[in-house]
Amino acid sequence: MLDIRLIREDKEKINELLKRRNGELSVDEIIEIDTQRRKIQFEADEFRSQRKNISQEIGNLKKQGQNTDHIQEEVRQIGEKIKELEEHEVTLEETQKNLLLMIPNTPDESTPVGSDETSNVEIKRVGEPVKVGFAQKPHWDIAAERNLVDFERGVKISQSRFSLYKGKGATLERAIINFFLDLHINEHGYEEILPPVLVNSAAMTGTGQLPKFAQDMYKCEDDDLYLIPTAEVPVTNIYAEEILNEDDLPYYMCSYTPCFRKEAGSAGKDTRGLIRLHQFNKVELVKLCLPEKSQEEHEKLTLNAERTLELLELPYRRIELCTGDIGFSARKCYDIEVWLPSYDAYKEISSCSNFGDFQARRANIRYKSKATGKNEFVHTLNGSGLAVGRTFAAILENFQQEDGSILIPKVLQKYTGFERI
RNA sequence: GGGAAAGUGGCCGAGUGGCUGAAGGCGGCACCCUGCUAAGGUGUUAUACGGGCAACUGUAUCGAGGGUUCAAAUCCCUCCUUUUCCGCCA
Repeated sequence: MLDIRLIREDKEKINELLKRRNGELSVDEIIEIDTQRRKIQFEADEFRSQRKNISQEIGNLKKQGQNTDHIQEEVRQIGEKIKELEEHEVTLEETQKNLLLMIPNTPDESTPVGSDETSNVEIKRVGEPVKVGFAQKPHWDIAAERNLVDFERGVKISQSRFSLYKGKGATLERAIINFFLDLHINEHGYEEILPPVLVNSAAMTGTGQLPKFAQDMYKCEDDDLYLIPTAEVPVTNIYAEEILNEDDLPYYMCSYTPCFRKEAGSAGKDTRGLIRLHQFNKVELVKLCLPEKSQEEHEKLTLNAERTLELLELPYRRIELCTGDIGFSARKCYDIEVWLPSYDAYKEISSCSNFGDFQARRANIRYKSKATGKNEFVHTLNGSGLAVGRTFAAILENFQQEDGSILIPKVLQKYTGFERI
């Protein structure tokens, strides 16, 4: 959520930044509502003040045994006016809030400007895609042949785009999860969190999935509960509505969860294999930090995610998303892409974003600032560290051998208990 | 799932219709005092949204939302949460 005061102060600037994103975005309507709202609030406050004073006076008069009927009638009429104004006030407040919740974050000044992914900027490339002397198979063929994933039966017991890991496939998936967690916890200083995977609408609103992206999520119809699309949602919201100690910041949190996405509108894309499923595993990194530190923390978080690929010896690159491609809540975002031979391309495996105070304002996560003595919003960040299913696919494809077997990356072997599949 | 009790400021805790944004205590902060590793004294100490160049000022907030009333922390209704008894269960 953007700061209404900033919008009021410099509407042109905000509009200009929003225009860098795709679509027609403007805060003009919000400004109008806000102006009306303040006018009504002022009027209502005046009347409430009157009522308060006169009511007190009635109390005093009654104690003296005086008749107060005509004054009571007067206040009753003021009360009716207040009720009327309050209804208007509430409507305007809700309208303004709803509009604000639908406005995406303003991109950071450093975010490259562009309308779609063609304007994304490659930042770096690490590792060389291996050139092998045999025909490489896509991971879905490898996984099926080696009985690691049962795509058909996953669909049978659920729906299309759900899959079922088996045997060494399941072990490998679990090994990857544990490797990621141990690395981030023991070497990068994150605290492990194992959160609920069903969360309420307040949490979903806090991180920005609601109200705009309701159609992308699985909802439990009988309850105010949604399956999380990412651990970002429960973990970022842990400290919602709280005031944190400045000394306790930054918070580094790391969380494995399954993730659930309807991915409405993605039909036809990545239809085979493990790349785009309705349920997948992910280890997520989340940080809450001081505003002045968020840029630095963003770089560090991205390096933490990249380190997983370096240790797994998987070739990757980092790109910076342009203004037309960054997510709704983000002001700056790096994607990490892993080399996938079946795609003959790099494929997104992590997305590391700095949200500034956008989510903190929605979720009301603040800290007591020593400098100002006031409560200020923290900055929030997160990034995948990493998507597990895509890592699984990348390992199968990049580590396949000519005889059809798959070598397990060295760092994973102590987690799998085997060196080859 | 059923019954009972409870939800007040950073914490503890008073407060059953008006003078309560809220006593008192703890904690925090500031200053004062005292020659002794600490104690004492005084003051101060919530948040949000408005108005004002500013000093300052208005309103709201006692779990949430409604209602009654001239007036609600206080009365009524609904919901949520916590504790507890029963049931069920991993």
